[in-house]
Amino acid sequence: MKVSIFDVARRAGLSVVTVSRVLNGAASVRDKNREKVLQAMKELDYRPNASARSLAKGKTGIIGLTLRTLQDSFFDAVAKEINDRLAERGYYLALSVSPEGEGSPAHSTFKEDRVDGVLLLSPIREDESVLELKRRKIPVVLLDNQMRHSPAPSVIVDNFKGGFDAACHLIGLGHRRISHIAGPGPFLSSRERERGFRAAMAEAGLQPFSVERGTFRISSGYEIAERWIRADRLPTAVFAADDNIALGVMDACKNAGLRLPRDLSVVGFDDQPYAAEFRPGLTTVRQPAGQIARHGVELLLKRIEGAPQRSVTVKLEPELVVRESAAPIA
Amino acid sequence: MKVSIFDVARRAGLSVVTVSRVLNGAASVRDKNREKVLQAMKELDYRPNASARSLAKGKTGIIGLTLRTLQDSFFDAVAKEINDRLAERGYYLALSVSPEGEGSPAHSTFKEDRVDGVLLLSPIREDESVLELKRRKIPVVLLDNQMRHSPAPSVIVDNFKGGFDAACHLIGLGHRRISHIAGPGPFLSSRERERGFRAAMAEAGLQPFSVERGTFRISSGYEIAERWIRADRLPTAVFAADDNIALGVMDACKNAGLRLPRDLSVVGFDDQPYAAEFRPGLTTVRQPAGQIARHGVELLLKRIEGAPQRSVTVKLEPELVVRESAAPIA
DNA sequence: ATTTTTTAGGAAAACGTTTACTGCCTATAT
DNA sequence: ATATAGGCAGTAAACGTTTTCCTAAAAAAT
Repeated sequence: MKVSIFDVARRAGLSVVTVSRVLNGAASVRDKNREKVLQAMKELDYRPNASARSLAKGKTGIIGLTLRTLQDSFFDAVAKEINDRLAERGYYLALSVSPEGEGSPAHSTFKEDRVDGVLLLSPIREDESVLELKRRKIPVVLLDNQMRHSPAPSVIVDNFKGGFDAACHLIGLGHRRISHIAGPGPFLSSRERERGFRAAMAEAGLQPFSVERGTFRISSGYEIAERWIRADRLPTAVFAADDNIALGVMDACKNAGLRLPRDLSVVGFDDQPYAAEFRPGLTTVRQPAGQIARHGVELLLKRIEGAPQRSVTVKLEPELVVRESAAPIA
Repeated sequence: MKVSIFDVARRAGLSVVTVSRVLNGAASVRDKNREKVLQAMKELDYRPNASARSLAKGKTGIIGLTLRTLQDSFFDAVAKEINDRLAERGYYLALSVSPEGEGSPAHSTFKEDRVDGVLLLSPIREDESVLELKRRKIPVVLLDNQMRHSPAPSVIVDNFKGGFDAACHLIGLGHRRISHIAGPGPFLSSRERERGFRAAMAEAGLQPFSVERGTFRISSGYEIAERWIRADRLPTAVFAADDNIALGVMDACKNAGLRLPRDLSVVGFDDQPYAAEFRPGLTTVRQPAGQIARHGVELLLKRIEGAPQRSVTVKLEPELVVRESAAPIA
């Protein structure tokens, strides 16, 4: 029942080798024969067997991607783009979603040697799995690496510049009392955004009105803003380390009867899809998800297919997306 | 370099068959020999080759899951749960995210016969891919099927009951002027939720204050609520076909200076993770994502491993999650 | 026309497992 | 003690491709 390459060969009146050749787009097949083979394939509705192929080639054509969660739309966007880029190049993507620490990449799909290479998205620390991958000589590329040093080729985002630009935008709008709500400490991106913010302020000769530390959650921003309101100690503008925090801040303000952006200007980070949907639309720093994915795939495939070139780091620039949540000071 | 089953066999002083047997947990291996094999594996850091395995067994151990997007947290939750359940049973999950219509499951991972079975999440119509899968005798199970009829075993949610319960909740709080914002027509779930809503209203002897039709987006809810406010024709309560719509409605109200839930009670549908994070916390109908995943996996694996039993449909009940966004009428 | 080069296609040997099938050896029953 | 069954382990044949030679034919050069 299962139609194999032999059946196709027989039908086409040629050998399996020839069939294999047209399958792999190899040259040296007469046009007429190629036609015959294609015809036979179509007639028999032939599908090459992936396992057999992988076995013979010694490659699976599968790339693993590990990430902590898909709930995050930045991760989601990166994953989607990676998937598309890989598809273009004839590879498949295998996801491994796991909360980091416990069995990340060594986990699930990557246990047997099912993958030709692995992409690690936002790894926080060099856990056991990275080591194992390296030991087993499986090519790895780090995306949005959150570690100080990089144990492998990486694609990173210039979070410093993102924070810097965000602050500049607010300063440029005439604000002087500007606060920052930073993200969790373990994330390099949090620390860099904060550093960028501080640098811009310093450059303008300003002191931060305040700097808080939150988690990347709506409720976190809400609580901090609520505290500000209760204490009647509100800045005129705030730069939040991510869109969730920003949205939480705005929600608290709305509930307190404040008008946005009149009473408070807000800038976020990430450009989550719903950042544009609440009103006023959130001004935010967009992460170049597409570029991260493209560069990551490029780097990894080069490593897999070509020479094991030196460990590189690609740094990408985020982009300020101006909407309505940050306005000139009243 | 690559260590194969032969190397293990040699080291253990046994034949490859024996090694294979302990690999597959087959009985009939003397404990002492099993030990030897395990020891040899460990010493050589042996990893079985997945491709060879699949080829020999005629099974890949991979299950495909197609969905339209991962941005949706319901889909995301289902996907995650499926992944875990499959892992428990020794299977791997391959995602295929594509906007439906164009190359869904036939697409990407499922082109060659790489999968042992496929799960279709929220399919809207019986597109070409379902047909192809059936033609190729690849087991399929539909999750949250959105079609009137079901071309394969399905796991569905009782959306009628969800809508019914939501309406009852509002009625029970004393509301009489209750509106509904329905989702897009093509979704069976939209239509069922609306039907449930209407049934509950009718049973209470009430007319819907109004029924609108929106899309599953925040901005959609926002615009509708804004229109209500401008026209000064606000219900006292609204049941939205999903959380996004509900959140949009609430956002518009907040911006208009209304107090929630005093001025408007809102009930959503889905229980998206951020439904609980904005204030007031959204009262909503939770989809049993975990159960859907579990039943789906169960059904599919039974079909793959066991007898091709009759086409079944499992119907699951959603659950009303009460938070603060719906309150007794003032 | 003959020799040399290029091109196209085939035979056979991988690739690393699993799965019959066979036979030995050791208990158990007679 | 002998026949019998049953548990264990091994040999060989799949599984469906690709790849490495190698040869025949065709094209180019002499």
